[in-house]
Amino acid sequence: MAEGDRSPRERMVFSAVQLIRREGVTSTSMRDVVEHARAPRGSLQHYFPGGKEQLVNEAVEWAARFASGRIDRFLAGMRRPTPSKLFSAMAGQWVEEFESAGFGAGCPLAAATIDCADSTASTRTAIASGFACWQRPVGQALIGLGVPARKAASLAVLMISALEGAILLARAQQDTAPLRTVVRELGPLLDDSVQSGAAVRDHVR
Amino acid sequence: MAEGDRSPRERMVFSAVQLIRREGVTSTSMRDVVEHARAPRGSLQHYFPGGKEQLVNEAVEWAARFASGRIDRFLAGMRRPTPSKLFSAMAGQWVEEFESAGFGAGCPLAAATIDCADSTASTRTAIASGFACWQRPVGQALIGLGVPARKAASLAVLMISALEGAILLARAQQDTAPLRTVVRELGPLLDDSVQSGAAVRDHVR
DNA sequence: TGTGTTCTATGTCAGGCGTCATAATACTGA
DNA sequence: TCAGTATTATGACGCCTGACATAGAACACA
Repeated sequence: MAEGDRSPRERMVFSAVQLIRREGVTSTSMRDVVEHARAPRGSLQHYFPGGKEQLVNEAVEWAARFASGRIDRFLAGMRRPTPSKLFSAMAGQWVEEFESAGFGAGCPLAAATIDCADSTASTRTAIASGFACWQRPVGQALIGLGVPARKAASLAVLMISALEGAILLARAQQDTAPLRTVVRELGPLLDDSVQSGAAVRDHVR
Repeated sequence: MAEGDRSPRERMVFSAVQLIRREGVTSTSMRDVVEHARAPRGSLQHYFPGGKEQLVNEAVEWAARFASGRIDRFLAGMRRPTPSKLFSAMAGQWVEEFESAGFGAGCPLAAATIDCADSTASTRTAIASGFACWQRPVGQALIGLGVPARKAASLAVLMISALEGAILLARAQQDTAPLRTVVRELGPLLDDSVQSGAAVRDHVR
């Protein structure tokens, strides 16, 4: 999260992410971004000739890459990774942030979806790519943990859906309980999917 | 959904919900609401002296009551209700809307959370009450279907979280697949929770 | 019929927005 | 040193927003 050595352009994209997370896309003005990034205002039209739309799209892509990159880091930090532990780590990141920094900021992809899905086609496309870019490593991780390939993609969608929804609930009621709840309730389901085919048949009988 | 016999005031709240669902709170202007509701502009300050904040808060409350009221209607329309069927109905409502009306509109509670959670305290409170008002009948329904009371509230949170997240994903990628996926993957978990204590012990061994 | 209240109509205001135009400055390579 | 490019600085424009002021119309009720 060091920011001293980033270029003004990078800082502006990063600042856009931060502001969008808090206030949404529409309430985040170009001037706010410039000020938050301590960047020169004239650089806006220079680096983002496509205007706010371009800046927002790049912020979405940045956020998606960030979320996607965290997945492998979560796995690398575990001695005995399991699907439920991965999900717990994903949600835990949000619990930590909410507890240490408050409930002001949510997921930038969610914010962009709410504010742009129906108005800005290019942004909607960027968000779709972003979610896909996030879902891919989750699914791959599940496969690596023993989840059948057929099931992995579906469980990745479930994990991301539950996480996004829990983030919304947590922010609304300013309580991390929803995040803990979905982790607790979903954990067994995720780990059960690791069972071999024979075990699954035994369970179903 | 008939609207011919509603008062201008009701129409304005309803229109606010519709517009917030599509563009978010910030992009929805008072003038847009008035025009959409075919209501006189002067009525705004008359019925909503609290300004936009009041209008948005009432829209949130309206939407929450609507979502909460649908739960009982879903149950009433089933001959052999189960938790998974209830969840399927909740998600199915969104699948139908997306397929018939496109992916333009999402959940107004989610939109209000994104746009107002960090900026407008009274709206955030209204959203929190709204989610609670929605979660309550879901939990009660689960209890009525045989889910242990201890577990019902947690599963209600999980259902709403997964649904909200799936709505986001569906809008972003303009595909109802995420909704179908969470229903398919979560269904067994929900119905398993109906099992009696003995059956649960057998399963765990 | 009169009178007070509820509702509607319309104009105005200050402020913020994204975008553009224009110019000054900094940097790079010959 | 010089030219050409990259970057920054600053002002302006038209538009939209929420809020307000003021007056008029519609209505209920005595």
